[in-house]
Amino acid sequence: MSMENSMSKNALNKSASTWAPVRANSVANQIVEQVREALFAGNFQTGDMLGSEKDLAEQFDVSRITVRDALRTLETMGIVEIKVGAGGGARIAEGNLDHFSDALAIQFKLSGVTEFEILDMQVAIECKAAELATLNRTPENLEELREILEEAEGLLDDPTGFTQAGQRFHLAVVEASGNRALIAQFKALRHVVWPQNARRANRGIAEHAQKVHQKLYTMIDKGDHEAARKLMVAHLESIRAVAFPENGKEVASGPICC
Amino acid sequence: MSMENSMSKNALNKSASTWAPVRANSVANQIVEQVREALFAGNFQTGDMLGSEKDLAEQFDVSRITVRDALRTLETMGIVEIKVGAGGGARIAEGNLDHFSDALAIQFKLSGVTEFEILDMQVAIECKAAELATLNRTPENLEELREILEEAEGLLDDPTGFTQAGQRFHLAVVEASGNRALIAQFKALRHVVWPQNARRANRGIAEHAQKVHQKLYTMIDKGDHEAARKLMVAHLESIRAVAFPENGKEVASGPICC
DNA sequence: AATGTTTTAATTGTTATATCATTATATGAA
DNA sequence: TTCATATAATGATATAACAATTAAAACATT
Repeated sequence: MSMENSMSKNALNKSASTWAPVRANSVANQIVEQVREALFAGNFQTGDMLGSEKDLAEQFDVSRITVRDALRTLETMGIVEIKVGAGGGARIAEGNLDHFSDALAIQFKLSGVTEFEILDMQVAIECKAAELATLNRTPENLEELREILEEAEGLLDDPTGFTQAGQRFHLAVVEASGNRALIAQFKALRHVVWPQNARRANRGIAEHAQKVHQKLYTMIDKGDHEAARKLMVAHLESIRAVAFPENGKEVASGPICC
Repeated sequence: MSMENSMSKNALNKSASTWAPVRANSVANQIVEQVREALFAGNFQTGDMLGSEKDLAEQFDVSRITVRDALRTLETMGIVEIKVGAGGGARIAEGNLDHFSDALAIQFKLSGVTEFEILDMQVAIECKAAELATLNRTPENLEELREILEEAEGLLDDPTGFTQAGQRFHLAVVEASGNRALIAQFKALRHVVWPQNARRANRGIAEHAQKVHQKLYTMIDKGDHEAARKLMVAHLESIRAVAFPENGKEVASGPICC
């Protein structure tokens, strides 16, 4: 669609009647709101061209600076994508579910949400995912799970390698759920709780984890959703027990993986 | 802390050796990255002053516009808060867990994630929350749940009112979990799936929901976490059955509440 | 005709300068 | 003390200019 459908020249009312705070009512923010509302109203599709800064400045009858402010905000929100050069400009961005994991991490950080709280959330996500995986898994999902298990089998004595394989197994399970909301959320949480310093698994822990993962695979393959959920609960609780060895409220040096 | 600890005048290297795309390497984005990294490195606390546009322009030896670009991005990310007037400027923002629900909604919208997928996620969140609520609920939580139940009792013949009370009950349960990650996520999802057009409950449905809610309250009060979880699962599945009457893949006019 | 190279135009990035609106604070009067 | 007013700090917006980059068009070569 073209901008003219939802926005006309001089469409902005500078002398708004309400006495809202300045910053919320700035011309730049009004432009942001218009685009945002148009998006949620279904007037925009991914790839739709908004125009160049110059175009938009003319359309809204404001300066380039103001348009830039609005575009910077829209860009950070992940709504528009900006390209430099001839034929460039702002257009409606593709959805990128990884995008909001940043926002999540930032707000968790600023709000002081604990690793303990996040871990509980992760349990909720993974258990539901395991359940759904038994219903929605594709042959490709199963194949990937098998491949990861095989690879992990050869890494039982390589703590770092096995840890990484274990993390990939968990991700593959969530992906097998076929639920993009769960997948995105899981990735975001992983980004928050597993910065890079996951504890390493020694041979004993690795062997145990491998057994559990294999059992999980079997259940997902068979389609036993209640059993898969219960096993995942137990598995994650045992991981938590190692990660938070005290009575559950103390933070250890970092959660182990797999 | 002061900016000098992590940033010095002329700290930006315009002639970076890597051939990254311009937009990612722009001076404004470099400033954003510096602030962001300083935040995650623990060099910033909520309320720390970054300075005014003029200050920052001098510190980084760039123009005000460039600083504005960076601040607009940081503001949209929820990292800084900007105040106009004497003594104003940019400072590290308080965490606001509602902030990321916007990001979530936008990316779900752009990615075409279905209501069905989101509902599954909501089930995962609420069930875990019900479980935790039995362990962590405070006397205040219980009191609020009782109040909502009483109020709902008088609204059995007021579909709109009962629906709202039901939604508040569900939120109160999640809040009783004491897990801020779950609470924030629940609010975000509610914002996505329940825009405003929730279906209304007739007397029969309302009476049934009220009974279930009362039973949930009893279990949360008693501390029976497994029972609470199971009841919540059943409750949400029945809601889903009404919201998605077909075989589960068809979207009805909107999910009912309570 | 196909392909590689150069030129050109469009577009964002950045700077500089000014003006206006808003806000907090200082100042002073009642 | 309390209230009103003046003042200074600050962001919001506008205008103009140049730099850096990119895509497309024009051109040359094979």
